[in-house]
Amino acid sequence: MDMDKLVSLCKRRGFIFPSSEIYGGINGFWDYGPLGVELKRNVKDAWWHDHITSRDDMVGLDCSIIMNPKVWEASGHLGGFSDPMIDCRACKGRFRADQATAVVFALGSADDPSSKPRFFVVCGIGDRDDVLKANEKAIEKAKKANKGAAWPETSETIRLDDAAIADDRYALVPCPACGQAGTITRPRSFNLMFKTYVGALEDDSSVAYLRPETAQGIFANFKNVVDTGRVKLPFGIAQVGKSFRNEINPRNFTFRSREFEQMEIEFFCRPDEAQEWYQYWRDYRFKWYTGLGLRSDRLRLRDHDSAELAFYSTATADIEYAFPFGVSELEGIAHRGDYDLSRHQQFSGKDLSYFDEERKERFIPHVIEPSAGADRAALAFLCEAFVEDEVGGEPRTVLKFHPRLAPIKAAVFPLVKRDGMPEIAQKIVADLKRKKINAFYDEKGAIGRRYRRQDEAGTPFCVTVDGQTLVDGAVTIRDRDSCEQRRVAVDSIVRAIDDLVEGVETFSKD
RNA sequence: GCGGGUGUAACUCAAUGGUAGAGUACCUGCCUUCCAAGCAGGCAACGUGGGUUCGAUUCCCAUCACCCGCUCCA
Repeated sequence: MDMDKLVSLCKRRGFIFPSSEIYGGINGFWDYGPLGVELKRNVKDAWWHDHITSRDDMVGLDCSIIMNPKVWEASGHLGGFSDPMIDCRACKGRFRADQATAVVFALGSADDPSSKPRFFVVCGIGDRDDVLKANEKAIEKAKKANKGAAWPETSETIRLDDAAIADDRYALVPCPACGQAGTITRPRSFNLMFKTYVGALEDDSSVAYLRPETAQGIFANFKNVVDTGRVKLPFGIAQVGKSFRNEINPRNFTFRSREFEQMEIEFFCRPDEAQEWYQYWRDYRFKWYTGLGLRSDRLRLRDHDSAELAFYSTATADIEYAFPFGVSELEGIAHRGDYDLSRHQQFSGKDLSYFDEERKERFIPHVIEPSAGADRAALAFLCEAFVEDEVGGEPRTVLKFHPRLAPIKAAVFPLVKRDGMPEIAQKIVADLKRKKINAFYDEKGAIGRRYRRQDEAGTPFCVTVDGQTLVDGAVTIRDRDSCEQRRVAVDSIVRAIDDLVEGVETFSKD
């Protein structure tokens, strides 16, 4: 499938527009149009229903986007992800400046103070000893090349995040990866969290951040939820909401956006049951996607190996989807142990332990975190739904959404604009809407054209009022995927559409 | 962030150093037909900012956005 065609369709039909397009857009931000907002809402509603409303071990939460900045200290986002980075212009490597060490030997300046000082510099990842060891051979070689002059007794150790290093010496620092000198940039900060100021005064004490994930709001409210006495382990807290990350390089349509929406669960349980729950959520989340139409052969459940695992996690799996631009992550399910609650307990000074009445034990619950991207899910459903096929020898573009996700569930047409057909059709639309079924009325142009328009919008069912309706009180329902039709009494049309959308009935069986 | 490419109407494209054409879509009529193209009319564009030039959509520079590759992705 061609991503360009999907992007074009999304724009043309009003699913997704570039943000602030009339001003030239803004990198990494996207808007959902009239159809897109319905699709995305359906994704979120389906998720909420399937994980909160229909279960008795889950509760919801909606917390603020801006929180006390200490939350991000505790979570590790503030310390770990605003580090200055260094890029190598030659090998394109990127390194954390605080992990790169340079050792500077001042040559030839001891004996003859009048001569221009020369320096020999080695650089690597790690501390001074690591760097010296890694560069043993280069240093030996330099010593030999330095014959005649005394090799300095002392050398200067510099962390590359120390801005004090002079330009002339910095230019001698070799790249920690490729070893080429003069190719690395000065440390640059990559603040992946959006910073803002709370209150009118912009000073250091008012700095705050837009949340980079919804999860921490759940941990921060863990005690509140437990204290209100409505939950007992094991249970989960779920939240849907916007998050913000200053991605270095947004790419692939809405896939990597700087403002995005997450659907996150923190499922709390006893430590000895955590592994079991991890398996449970891994499977449950995978099935959720296939249940809404993603083909299982385009989905992958990939376990992280030990190198990829975060240090606090004992197991993490990604649910990946084969997007046209590559296999990419839809969701991560992480076994996070008691890391988050322990950290917040430590940083807040509040007791976040849980007392298990049954076992008479007090402990910090372990947590399984299924963290999904609403925009990524919507994009995957769009990619999956996009089909170009043929109807009666004519090509057509159709979005084969699962009926639960389709922005419009049914379109209703009068076959022709006369003899009372529009009135009957409009009444059907009103009846459907009264039942909270999103319906659309269209009387313009040829009937075939109207069907195709709805195909592109992904509408699963079209209802047509024709001349015979006036006689027999029946209308036709047309199925988007098969283009087949069958007749249904006007009186039972709302029920019929509802059953089809809810999956109580399928179209082909009568 | 680096390298390469692209930028003309809502969409897909065309032409041009002398202020731009088409198809689709959309709107208004007529037609009344169950799988997109019947007739007539209409709306509508050179991403942004500089520069060269008598004159720039065209050439140059910058910038922004998008695409591809690398990098990054807690």
